[in-house]
Amino acid sequence: MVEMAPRSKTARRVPLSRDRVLRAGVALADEVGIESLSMRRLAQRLGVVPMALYKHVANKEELLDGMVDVVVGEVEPPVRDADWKSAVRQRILSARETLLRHRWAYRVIESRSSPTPVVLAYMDSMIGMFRAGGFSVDLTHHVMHALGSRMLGFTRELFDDSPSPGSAPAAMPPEVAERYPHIAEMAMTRDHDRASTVGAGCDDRFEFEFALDLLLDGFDRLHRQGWTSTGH
Amino acid sequence: MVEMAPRSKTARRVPLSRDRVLRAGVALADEVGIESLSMRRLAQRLGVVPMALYKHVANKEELLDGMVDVVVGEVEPPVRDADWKSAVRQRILSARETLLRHRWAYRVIESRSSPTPVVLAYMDSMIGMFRAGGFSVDLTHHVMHALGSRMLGFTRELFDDSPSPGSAPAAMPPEVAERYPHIAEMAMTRDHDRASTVGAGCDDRFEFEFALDLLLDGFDRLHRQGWTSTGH
DNA sequence: CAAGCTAGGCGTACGCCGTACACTCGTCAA
DNA sequence: TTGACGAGTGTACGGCGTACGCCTAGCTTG
Repeated sequence: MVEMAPRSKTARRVPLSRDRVLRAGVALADEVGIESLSMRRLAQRLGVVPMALYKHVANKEELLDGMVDVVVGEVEPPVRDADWKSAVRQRILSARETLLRHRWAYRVIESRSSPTPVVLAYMDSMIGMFRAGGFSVDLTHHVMHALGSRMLGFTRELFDDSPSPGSAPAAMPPEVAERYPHIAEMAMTRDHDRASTVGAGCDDRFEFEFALDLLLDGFDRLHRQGWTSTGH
Repeated sequence: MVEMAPRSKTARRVPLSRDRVLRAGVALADEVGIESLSMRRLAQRLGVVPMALYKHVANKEELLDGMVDVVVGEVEPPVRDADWKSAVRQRILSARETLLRHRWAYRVIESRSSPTPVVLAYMDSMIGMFRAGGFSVDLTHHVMHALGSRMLGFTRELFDDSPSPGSAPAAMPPEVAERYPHIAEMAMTRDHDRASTVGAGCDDRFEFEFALDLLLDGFDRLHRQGWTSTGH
């Protein structure tokens, strides 16, 4: 909002800069969602004409790349003096916190076809944590693949769970329950439990940690038994 | 191509139908990529004016939903008379094959905010496979979350690996290797091995199965020891 | 202080996109 | 014969990313 003041002729205007453009992009995406972020709208927010942005970013792609860098830069650095497992775990959960603050970010990260230097550095440091924990290069390689996007704190849940935004959980109509009996069973059981549980529906954080720990424990087991891809 | 023939006045034109529109959409996306699929282009391919499509799909969103349904419909049904683990494994690998034939599909699936009936049915049957294997409703629920998009045959690899399309693997320049030492180490090791390995770089299928089996084995272990979320 | 360079912001314009809305026209039932 | 109906058409609108050229404030340099 403060950006939009139609600056008077006397007041020196704050000059644009790549950094200011990127941060404004992040803020705007946080507010209105990534699908409503357009060069024109961002320019308007900065009190500037659309083409002015192109002096600071080459095009929209580069804007998005830069915005991802800003977000990834917010992830906490690895904790020191911890075993690999808790260090990795902690960092990934920090990444998750960050991505929860910028809910559009995972979509943008997914849509990029090659990583930016900031993301490369993040991955490099993540690899380093496994190597420092004694993992072989080979095992680390597969481990990184297995983590996939989870290493940045998100998983594709296939669909955002939110059944209907705003409305109550809304009991499943009988004809739907009939067509998808197993989903219905699961939904009913979840609703049952909810009386004795805090929060509604699924606990996203619990699910995330459930899968993460399953993987980390698996890595641990392979590592301890000296797994190699050649030695079956 | 055959669609574009400027049909003569005598030849009866093949009427459009929702199914024909969806299949043409899938074919066009296969050919030119999802980002180049526009209503106008699809209409042109079908030898029809853009607005004609709107008699068969409500809007572009619904077109994409329908295209996903066509693709998911190509996944093989579960094999019969197999233990849960190999049945699930086989089905997921079949889904993977399908998604490899339609490389744009996972992006579209990810971008949808709520599942179509076809996808719901797929998920329902997947849940059924775990239930038939003796999994509790509760464990199955977490298991489904842990699988996430992997249940449809894809994982977010963060970035498509292809280092530079077309060109040779291109040795990493020294200044890059210096900045990302762990990535460099991994890349070098991989290149070493390649002489004694079929295929180039990473074996995507191997990586996919590595992570999938790690999860399935984890599920198996939890199941056999009677895991419950309450009983820690 | 004058001359001229430069970089940042401006204005216009182009070709795409999705799609609202009103139309034509062939088919078929009554 | 007529009337309704539904598939395909034509036009138009507002939004998008961005190429290209211009303007001008402020700095460098003699």
